[in-house]
Amino acid sequence: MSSRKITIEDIAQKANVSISTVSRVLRKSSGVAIDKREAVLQAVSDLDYRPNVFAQSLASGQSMTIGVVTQNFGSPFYDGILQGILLGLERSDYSPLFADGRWNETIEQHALQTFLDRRVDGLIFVGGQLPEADMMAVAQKTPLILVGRKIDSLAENCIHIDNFQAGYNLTSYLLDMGHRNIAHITAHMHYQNTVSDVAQRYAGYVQALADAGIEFDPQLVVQGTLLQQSGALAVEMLMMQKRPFSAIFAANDQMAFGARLALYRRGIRVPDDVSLVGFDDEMTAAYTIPPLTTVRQPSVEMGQAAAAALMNLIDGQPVNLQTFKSQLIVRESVARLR
Amino acid sequence: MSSRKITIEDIAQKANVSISTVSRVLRKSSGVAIDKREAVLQAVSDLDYRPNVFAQSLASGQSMTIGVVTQNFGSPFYDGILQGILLGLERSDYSPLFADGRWNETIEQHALQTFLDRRVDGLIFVGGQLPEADMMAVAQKTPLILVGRKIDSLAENCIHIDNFQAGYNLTSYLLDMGHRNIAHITAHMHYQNTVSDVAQRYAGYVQALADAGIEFDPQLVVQGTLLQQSGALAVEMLMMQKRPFSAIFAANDQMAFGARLALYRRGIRVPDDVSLVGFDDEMTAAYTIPPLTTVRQPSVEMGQAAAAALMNLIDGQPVNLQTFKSQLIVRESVARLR
DNA sequence: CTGTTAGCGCATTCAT
DNA sequence: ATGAATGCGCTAACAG
Repeated sequence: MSSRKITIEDIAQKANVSISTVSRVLRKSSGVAIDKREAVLQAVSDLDYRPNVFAQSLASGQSMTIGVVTQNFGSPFYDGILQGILLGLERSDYSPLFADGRWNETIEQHALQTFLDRRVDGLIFVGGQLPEADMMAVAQKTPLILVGRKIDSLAENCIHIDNFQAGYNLTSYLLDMGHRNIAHITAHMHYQNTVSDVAQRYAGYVQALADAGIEFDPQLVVQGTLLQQSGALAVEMLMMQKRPFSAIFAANDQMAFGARLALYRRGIRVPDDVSLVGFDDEMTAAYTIPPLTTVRQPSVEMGQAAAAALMNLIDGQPVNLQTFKSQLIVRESVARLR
Repeated sequence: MSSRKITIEDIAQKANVSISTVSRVLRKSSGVAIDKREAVLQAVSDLDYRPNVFAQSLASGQSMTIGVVTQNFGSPFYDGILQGILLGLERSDYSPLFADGRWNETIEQHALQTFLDRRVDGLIFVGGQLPEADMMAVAQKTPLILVGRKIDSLAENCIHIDNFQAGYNLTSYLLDMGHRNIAHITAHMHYQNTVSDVAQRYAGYVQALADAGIEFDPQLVVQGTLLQQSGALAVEMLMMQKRPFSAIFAANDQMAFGARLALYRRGIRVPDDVSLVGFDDEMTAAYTIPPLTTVRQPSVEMGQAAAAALMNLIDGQPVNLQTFKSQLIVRESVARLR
């Protein structure tokens, strides 16, 4: 076997050119005589040359990496986004570094610092808790995109759907199906100054009721934690209050699944006795019993858009983020009320 | 604002030492006079110095990164592993690079090449399709750990559970519950030379039947694709054959969910008419109707172990991989047959 | 268009 | 124990 790593110099020698010429053709930069270019390329392939990224980075100041901070690996919606990011980056020369903030500000901060230390060329936050001020400071120094979180002062760097509209539409659908007493399972309404997604869904719910001339009843709104278990507890809470309802709008599928189980335990049939809708269209939503009516966020597409936008940002090009449209997925968990 | 990046030289100057001394205390290497050490540390914190990783890497040859090749972001089991890897790496100085092979050998190969080009200090494959020979070649050059895939010639680098045993136990449980006609939904049995996880579960199923003195009936075994939809199709196939059965063992939860839906559509009750078990204990398994009996693989722990093992490998220490034990999770989807 | 040269910031011998 | 010197491999002015 050969031993010494082959460098740009070996290529230069073999191709009878200077190292800068080699560097030029490799960097696809300005004009190089076609014959020399080919000689270089030939040598590169002959010697199976691999540029040393360390040296490249040191000399250029670019790491060709981007940092991705996620919050909960394993959540379908966020995973979809990650998938999209990976996809969007695949054809580029950037590689993603990952960290999981686990919805813990300290951990998230640490992850951010790590990425900054590694001189990532850009950052994508998928969700997140860091204070608005911190994010702005970061954005000042490093290209930054936020997915699944909206910060007003960074609006141009945020990718999201219109959660208010989605909540409104979902509630309207239930109203159309004849439901008048619609319970809502929501979750913590805000991190820091940021209004959370679920808060906006809640607002849409409230508005839809108002527009339908239905009086809002706070007894029908209970707060969970986005986890399945909390959906079950929420149902228990609703039952305890003895305030009748014919439909439940859970702010995410997970809680809807939990709610479904609690109803099942009490012998309440879905959708015969109570209709149920969720939010996110997780993979399993189509395979629960009964299949769940929900809202799909185009998470993969959003992730891809995030990657694309970030690369534009890095290149100093305009970003122009579209708002993504959510889609109502009608399945069998809702019955028409006569 | 200040402008120029501060370097090790600034520290040296401020602390009245040479750059090599600074480097020494930062690298925690051999003896440095305690007072000088403190002066350096002081200067570092005063100036908020951040080492330039590019220069470090170029000089040391280490990237302090590890490459993680996954296959399907969004699958609960694999995500658990990724979570574990992230966790295990969190306290180290290594940062993970991610790529998604999407069960496509070409893409996987490309991801591998990218990581190699980036001079990762180690690699973790979560699943994977690459030929055994390729993997061995890689292992020769770069520390390598495989999770969720077993390659005989690389046995010492593989982390997995005993899928045969798990399949055996699960089947035995059904037998104990009085079932004699147990259908099995499996999936493609092997990539390349490697026997897949599901194949081993299948082997466990076969053996358990044999040990119970029950004749194996190939009609009761159908092959899916690990996706939910295929579980539903598998049930259709079973029904078509009119070969009666009282229980279904699906090789993973996803297919079990699909099967569940198909049964529901036909008005077949679970577990009253047919018992159902899955494999993986996905998050939602506990919240389906009825909650699903399944097998839990300690995915997070396996991921952590992978990270730990890899770091040992990198340090040239012995790896000593334990085999992880799976756990039977009994829930309500199985009825006792009288 | 092309070659020469000077760093990029740090780790690491090698002396002292 | 510590400082000086060398080089890691490449990019980017700078000349020609």
